[in-house]
Amino acid sequence: MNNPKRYTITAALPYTNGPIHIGHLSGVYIPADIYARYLKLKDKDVIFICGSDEHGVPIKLKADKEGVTPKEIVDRYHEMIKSSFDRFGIHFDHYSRTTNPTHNSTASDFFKKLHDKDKFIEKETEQLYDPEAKQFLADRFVEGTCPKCGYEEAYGDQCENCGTSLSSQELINPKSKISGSKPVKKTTKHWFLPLDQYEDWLNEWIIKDHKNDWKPNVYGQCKSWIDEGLQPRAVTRDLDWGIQVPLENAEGKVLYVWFDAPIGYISSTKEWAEANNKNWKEYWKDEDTKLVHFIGKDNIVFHCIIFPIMLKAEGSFILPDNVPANEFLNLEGRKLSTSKNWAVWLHEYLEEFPGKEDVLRYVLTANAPETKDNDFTWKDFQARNNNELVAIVGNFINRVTVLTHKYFQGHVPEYKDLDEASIKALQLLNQHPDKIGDKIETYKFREAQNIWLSLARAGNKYLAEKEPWKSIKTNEQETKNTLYIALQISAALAVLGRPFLPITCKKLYDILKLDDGITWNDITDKAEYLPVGHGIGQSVHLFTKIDDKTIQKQQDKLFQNTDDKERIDHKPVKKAIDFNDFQKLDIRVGSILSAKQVKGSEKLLELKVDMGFEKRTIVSGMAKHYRLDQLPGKSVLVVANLEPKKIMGIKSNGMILMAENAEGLSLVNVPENAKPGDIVN
RNA sequence: GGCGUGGUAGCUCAGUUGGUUAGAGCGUCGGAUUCAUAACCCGGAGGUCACGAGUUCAACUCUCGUCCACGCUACCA
Repeated sequence: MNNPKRYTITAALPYTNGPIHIGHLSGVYIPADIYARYLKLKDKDVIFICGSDEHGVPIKLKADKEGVTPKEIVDRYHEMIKSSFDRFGIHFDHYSRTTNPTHNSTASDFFKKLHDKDKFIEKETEQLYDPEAKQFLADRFVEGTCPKCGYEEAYGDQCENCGTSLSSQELINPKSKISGSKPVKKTTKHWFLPLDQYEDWLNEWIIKDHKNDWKPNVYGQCKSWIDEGLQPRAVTRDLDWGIQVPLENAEGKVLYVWFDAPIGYISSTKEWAEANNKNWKEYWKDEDTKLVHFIGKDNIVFHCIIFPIMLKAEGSFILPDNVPANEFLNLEGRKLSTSKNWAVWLHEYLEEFPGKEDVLRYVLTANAPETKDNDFTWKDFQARNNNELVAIVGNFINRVTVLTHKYFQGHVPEYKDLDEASIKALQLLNQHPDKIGDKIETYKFREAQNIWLSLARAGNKYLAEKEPWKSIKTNEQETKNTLYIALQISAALAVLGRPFLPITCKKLYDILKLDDGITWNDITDKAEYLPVGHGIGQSVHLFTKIDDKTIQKQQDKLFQNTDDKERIDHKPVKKAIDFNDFQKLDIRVGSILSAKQVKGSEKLLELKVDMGFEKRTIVSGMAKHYRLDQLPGKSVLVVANLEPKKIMGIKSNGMILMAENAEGLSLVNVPENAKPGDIVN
């Protein structure tokens, strides 16, 4: 869309079950913030909207696990996320949350309107139901044995052990994670959005109309979905955490989190409009408004297919003009993982690198996963800080300010009869606003930032060619000309860098004593930003070097975190033994003849075991895991040469091998054809 | 398995509708310089453009196949 009257920019609502990490920042929030800041510097009418996404099953699960209410969970992370964005310089016009009343009514009304317009299909389906907790179970609330690999703690939607995706109905021995009881099948009614009815429209709107202006990864993914054929999708769930379905006979049903979340953009806008005396409808219903969603690639289907269908079905809303989704960021060669704690967390970075907010912004933009997955490494972070921010940008500014103070008492010198190199430098400078702006407007943020850096490079080169420290001895006017130009370049860097490095550029404005009102358009219109005679402030280093020790510390921390996590999962292997030690063991197959409880003991059973060559009495601590009647006839592995020992007054001759995990003990399986007395080695 | 995106110098990435010796930054090696946070500036080396076929006068660019990474999706004997 060319020359829109206003812009509505949204950034994916962070899901409030954890803090923000660098992946979120580089994929979504930094590009969105750059885009919004840029447009504001161009004096456009822009709102930048976000908020916390606080409903859905994972939050409910986490709350249950911690024994607190979902509200406590979302309050915790909402505050944390909001304040770290704030400190980091992601500047939303409004940051809301989906548990706010405005959102509740907005989402509820939206659903109702679609219902009234007959846009849904009502369908009854069979779902697993927990009779004890009296509620339907979302897939992730069900646990059981994976039919593929036999892993006993597979979730209803996916087995974490072998990775296959499942439906909760396929699980063997399903168990409710709420009450532990065995779920039963029960029918339940839900509302479906018939996505398939919009295929023709999507073909027109995306496949045809956005072939050239959407990013290949986004367009390709949409095409893939549409070509595969869309299915009606349930937009309600049986759950007690979310927005109530606003209909009769819908108790215990809420809007599916993916239905209510994008509506959060709208309700957040409403709150902003109310607080600022604006009309929210202009930002969502006026054809001259450009709507842009910044998201990660995991959200493409919702923002390009489902939400637009919702908006289309509702009828009065505009559609997104673009959805510049990014790919994923890796960390030191591995995928980011919250559960493995393989991440750089924003709130920790802010604590550990005070005053270096912009460094992270810069590096994440320079290395943003715009066209493919990318890798963040601490070494690269250090290199970009030291070689680009410190050496190119900071150094240039410092050179110019120091020279200006040294030769001209901190005032912008007057210029006369500029030579060719100086005129060229001015021309180059004047091209930069448009060059950078064009890249930002086409969502090429890394390139835009790089062009900005190249201006500082050009500045350094210009100084090297003009050598004002030499000319001052022979030709003062030449030195004046040179520093006049160099100062204009410095000012341009301050203005043009604002979308990328807002905190640093504020500092630079202060150093140059630039008027805060000087923005993007001023640079295009006139060549002079710092007039002759203008006094500048003292030089301050904009950036400082980051040493190897600091980087090493971060790398160590990362590996330390993962190690801790793995140590919980796996007990360390015991000290190595030699083969002779192993050979001393005599393990035999035995068969349990009878079992009885040891008097006065909860755990111990007294077993009679047929060893083939003799019958033995063995005391074993399996009473809590096996019933007495399960045991006779079972084959077991016995350490046959273990020194006999009296336990609770009974002489135990040997030990039965069992596997142990968090769930308890289980007998080691013995093949059916093994006979009592067989030797195991 | 199907679909999508990507696979270009040691590293991170550009490469416009197929057209002369494939580009940038970092790193590396050499030079120059001192205003500057040993920073800046100049120059050199470094690539069978994942692999294999094909179309073409000409292919990094188009077609087909293979391999790898990531994502989406489906699980049938």
